[in-house]
Amino acid sequence: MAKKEILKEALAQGTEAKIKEAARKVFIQKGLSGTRTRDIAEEAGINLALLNYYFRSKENLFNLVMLESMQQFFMRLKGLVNNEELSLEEKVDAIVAHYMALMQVQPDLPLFILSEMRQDPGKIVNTFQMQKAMAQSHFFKQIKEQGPAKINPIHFFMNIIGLCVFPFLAAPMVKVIGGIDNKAFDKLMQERKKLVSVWMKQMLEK
Amino acid sequence: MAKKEILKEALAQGTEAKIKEAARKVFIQKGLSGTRTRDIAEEAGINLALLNYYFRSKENLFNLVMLESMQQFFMRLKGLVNNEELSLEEKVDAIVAHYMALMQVQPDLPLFILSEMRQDPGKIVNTFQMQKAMAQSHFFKQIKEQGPAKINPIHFFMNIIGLCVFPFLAAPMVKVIGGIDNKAFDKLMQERKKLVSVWMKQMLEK
DNA sequence: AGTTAGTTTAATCATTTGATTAAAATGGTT
DNA sequence: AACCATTTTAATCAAATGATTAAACTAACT
Repeated sequence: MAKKEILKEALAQGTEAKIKEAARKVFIQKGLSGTRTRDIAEEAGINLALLNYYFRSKENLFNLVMLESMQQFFMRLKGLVNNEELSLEEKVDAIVAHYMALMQVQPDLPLFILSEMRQDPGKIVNTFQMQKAMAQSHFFKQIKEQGPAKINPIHFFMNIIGLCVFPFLAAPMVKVIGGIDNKAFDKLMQERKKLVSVWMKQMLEK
Repeated sequence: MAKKEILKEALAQGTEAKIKEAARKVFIQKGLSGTRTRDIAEEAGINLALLNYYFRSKENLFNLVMLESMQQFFMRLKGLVNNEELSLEEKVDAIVAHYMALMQVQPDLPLFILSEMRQDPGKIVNTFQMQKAMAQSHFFKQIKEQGPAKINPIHFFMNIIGLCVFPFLAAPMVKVIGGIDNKAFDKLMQERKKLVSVWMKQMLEK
């Protein structure tokens, strides 16, 4: 019996994962209300009913995708801001490096998260106790201990995430306004990695 | 006959404007796919059919709202970046002041624009010939003429808009993570006005 | 080979939703 | 008051969409 269970799951995981992957792709691209379950089924190459067989409902599947997206976006941050081995400058570099790398792989993750968060504020972020993790973080302590600049840690935090993430939120706009194609945009983001670190450190000086 | 036309429009403008206002509110809050025409009708306090009587279709109405939103977001910028009376520092101050003030009135305008722009990239922004307006702007010239920093004008542009706008894009997240309420958030944004100007000027030095 | 648990499909349902239609209401003009 | 163009409404349509059902299929175990 146990064997049977295992085998069943081995088979199921194939399509189950395939559906979830398709769902992630479509949801992140079109959002909850813009996504039709048939889109996901087609993207996964399966029948519509299978989606409901594995995940019971569209909302259910969406919640899974959203949870994993939030984790992907915040998980690493939690570790970085509480790493007491790193100086403030090193943390800045690490956070910038992490988010710029993440954006290279998942450029439309932040717009997805921010869009859907507006519809259902609060409920989502709380899951990870981000409030405590950030407010009491080593990172925030270090910023407060900083020289005469005395920048509010919340401003500093918004700036570091914003400078990394905003260009990807606004990518279509930036490409049109800047008159550049995808390749030039990528190059721009490459050189930006170092720049954000520099700018953030300037905010601490003076 | 002419009188009749005027009176008819006077009457119509009342409800027509009422519908458009309701549409703006609902569309900006829920996006195109998240909005039902019945939501708009209810918000406007009118019958569903009236919406189609005045605007023919949901898409039509949406396009109007989107056009006006884009204008609201970009119109003023065009004048500011090409004002040859202003020094670079003064332009920075003016742009920051303008966008921070705009965000105070329309905090969820940028998320609306960026979300919907992803679904239909290019088509929208081109309308205003933003590419030419920006690339050949006095603003960009001034940045290029700047000292040894030689910051890419596109980076500088992304930064000034991003630093102003990102906190409002991420407002729900910021409130939760920062553990602050709406009032404290507003206060944070008040003090941010001056700070963004300072940070932007630091990017030009050195 | 037959049985059984688990998986997949085609067909269908019920609701939602954008849009239309025909009738009623409104208000100015004659 | 009767008439007319415009506006507004209630009722309805057709398509889209999330979900369910019953039947067909698959593969392990006997």
